[in-house]
Amino acid sequence: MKTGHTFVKPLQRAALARATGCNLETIRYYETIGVMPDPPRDPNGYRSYSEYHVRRLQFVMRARDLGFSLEEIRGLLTLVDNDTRSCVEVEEIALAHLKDVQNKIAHLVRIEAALSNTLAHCSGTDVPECAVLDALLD
Amino acid sequence: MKTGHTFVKPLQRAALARATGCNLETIRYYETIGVMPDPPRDPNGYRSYSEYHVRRLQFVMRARDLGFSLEEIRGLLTLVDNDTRSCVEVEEIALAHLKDVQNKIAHLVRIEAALSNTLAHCSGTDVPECAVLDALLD
DNA sequence: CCTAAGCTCTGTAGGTGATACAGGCTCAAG
DNA sequence: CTTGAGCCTGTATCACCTACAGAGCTTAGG
Repeated sequence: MKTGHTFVKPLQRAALARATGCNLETIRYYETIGVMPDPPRDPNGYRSYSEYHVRRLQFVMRARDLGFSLEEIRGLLTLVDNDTRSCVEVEEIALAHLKDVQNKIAHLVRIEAALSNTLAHCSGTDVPECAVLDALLD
Repeated sequence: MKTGHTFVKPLQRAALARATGCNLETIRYYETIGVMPDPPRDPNGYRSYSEYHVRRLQFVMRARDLGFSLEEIRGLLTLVDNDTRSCVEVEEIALAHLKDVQNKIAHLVRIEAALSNTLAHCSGTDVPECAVLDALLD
């Protein structure tokens, strides 16, 4: 064997969707808004995706899943692309998100307590709904 | 002084927006979709909001922030509103929401772990190696 | 009293982040 | 050659807002 180099056959759109779990149409959407690059086309006009596109789409999806907006993802991608990946910038964005997520968790835990409290008191008394409201209102 | 009862002067739409941080137009939107009640009107047709509307809008906004859909919020609100509810109904709704909330918590905890874990490996320097990006890129 | 600013009202258009569908082309299998 | 799956494009639809246009009310100043 010459190298460890493996040829990965190019993927069409549905194959990329299957490979990443992304919705078929969303791939085209990400292309039109510039989050995914315009892929090369086969002579017939079909999109031809490589391993690069799989990784990039996974990046986008993972970041979306973590709650980053497409605008933030565009920012992260330029940091990835230009190798000016100063950790500081990324850390700023990610840290802000972490705090946001932690706040959300704290609130949800209070709501959880209020809801299970509601269920515990569900014997016909007319008070418990206030707990839910209070939890949501702080 | 007769009571501890404080008169709170009614608010117009912009005042409610300021009081809650909600967008002016969003208030009207919530009204049209039935998440906020149709407020009483002054003789001139202007909407007149009370403390009740402030609290209700804060409830809605907090719930939205925590990831509840407007549909779910409608459900939460009936839970909060309905004093003439049968215990069975409340139990059903509350239990459904409890599960929903617990799922949301679990999801956010996973996100939190991923974010703080990657941030822990972030050197915070200008080094072009960034743990956060590596994590997103796998 | 008149006017101008600054609210309010309504209807409707635009934006984000997808997702779906229609009508047509391409391609590989039978 | 036909059939069906897969691709193409454009456009519609969805949830959830957000903004604007054009009109009426209301308050302060001259």
